[in-house]
Amino acid sequence: MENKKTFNLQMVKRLPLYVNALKKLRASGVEYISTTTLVKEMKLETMLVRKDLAGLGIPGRQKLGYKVNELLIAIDGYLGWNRYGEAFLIGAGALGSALMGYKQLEEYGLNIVAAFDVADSKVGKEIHGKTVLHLSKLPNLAKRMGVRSAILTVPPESAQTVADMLVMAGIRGIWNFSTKELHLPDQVICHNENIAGGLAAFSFKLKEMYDKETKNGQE
Amino acid sequence: MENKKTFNLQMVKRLPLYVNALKKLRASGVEYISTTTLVKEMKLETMLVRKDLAGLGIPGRQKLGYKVNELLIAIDGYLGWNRYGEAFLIGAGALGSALMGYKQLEEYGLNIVAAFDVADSKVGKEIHGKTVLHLSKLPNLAKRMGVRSAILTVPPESAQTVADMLVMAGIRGIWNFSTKELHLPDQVICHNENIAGGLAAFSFKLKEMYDKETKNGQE
DNA sequence: TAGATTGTTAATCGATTAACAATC
DNA sequence: TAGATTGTTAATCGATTAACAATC
Repeated sequence: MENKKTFNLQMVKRLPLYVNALKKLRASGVEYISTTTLVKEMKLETMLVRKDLAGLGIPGRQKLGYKVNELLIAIDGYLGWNRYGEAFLIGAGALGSALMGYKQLEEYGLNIVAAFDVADSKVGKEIHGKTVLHLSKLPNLAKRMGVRSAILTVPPESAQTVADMLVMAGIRGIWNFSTKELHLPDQVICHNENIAGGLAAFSFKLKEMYDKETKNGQE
Repeated sequence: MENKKTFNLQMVKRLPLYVNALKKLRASGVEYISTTTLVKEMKLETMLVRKDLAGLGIPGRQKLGYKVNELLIAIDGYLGWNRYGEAFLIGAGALGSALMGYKQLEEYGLNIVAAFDVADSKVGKEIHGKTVLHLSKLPNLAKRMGVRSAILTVPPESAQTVADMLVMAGIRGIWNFSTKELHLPDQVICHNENIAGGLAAFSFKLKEMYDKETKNGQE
């Protein structure tokens, strides 16, 4: 039996867009949705959407479309949401606090069960209804609660040290918001969120636009 | 004269990684850096780095490598940093507040000059040293200050309405953190930051890892 | 039936990797 | 000189788009 190749990270990143649209549709009582009408909300081709949905293994019906609720369940299953949804957050700075207050994370199945920091100014403080604990308490708590995912929002200098400690504490997945690339053992997965990269892309597009205009103006 | 195709959005997103490493090197007095030593910090191939640097138009010297300072200047120029660096932020919720306190944005040349919201609970409040203004004041201020970039961190429901208003106020670039795809006129650029997509990718990797383990355990 | 829509296979496009020539 | 490193061209890989067959 071959592993038929089904992963496509770009597709995975699009799934939340579908979830948003589908939830809204479900809330307004729509039962079936065709790709033709679904894409009106987003800048995607019907073809791409169909391919993505095919990847989920959910069939549509000609003329009718796809069953909204079935799709939502399939996406949840495909992403493993509501299964590994408990995570620790390390680094209660600006970004960390934001994620603690970011309601949509919970909606997408990720629940921050505790936050940690080392700075005296932060430990003990309450942020968005959760008390920040000292990082030294993490290993015990991880064992007791069985938490195996972590969100890393510490400054780049301490990212690797903290990551090493997380691995020792049995953490198996790190969502890394620090700008530092982490060195991790094979059995631990990591996903880097590169916000600086996003800013670079934004800046570049801006520059391109202004440059083009200047050029056109001169001709 | 042809436009020789030089854009590669993936490459653009990698540039901040180089900036980080290069700034650290410059601070410690290093003048020349080879790709071989540069990649030790990150999980990239020397080949890819060389290609990226070639895209900047900066030549290296065999045996020696690239001039650290020259590269930093070239990247700044390539991204247009320090040129279009003033931006408004709209939506002083959790994520918006975080970006206001995110020091690295300034380091990368983006300066949030004012923040806006419509909620009474937020207008007038001071966040990270800046007072939140009522959204209705944006158009005038944009004109007076000549600000043409905006960071959008409002809830999805209001994203399009606010975006329309921004366009009317002369905003030419939107860094969109709302999960909503925006419909904008051609002369306005937009870059979507899809954090939910990042979470999906993280979840997917986690699930894949656990699934693989379970399967191996059963064999 | 005709039209709309799914779903699959092939073609294209873009980005990365490999190979290797150039050179200090 | 030999070795290290840049830089370019070709090959590969992955993702998207196009074409079109299947079908309700």
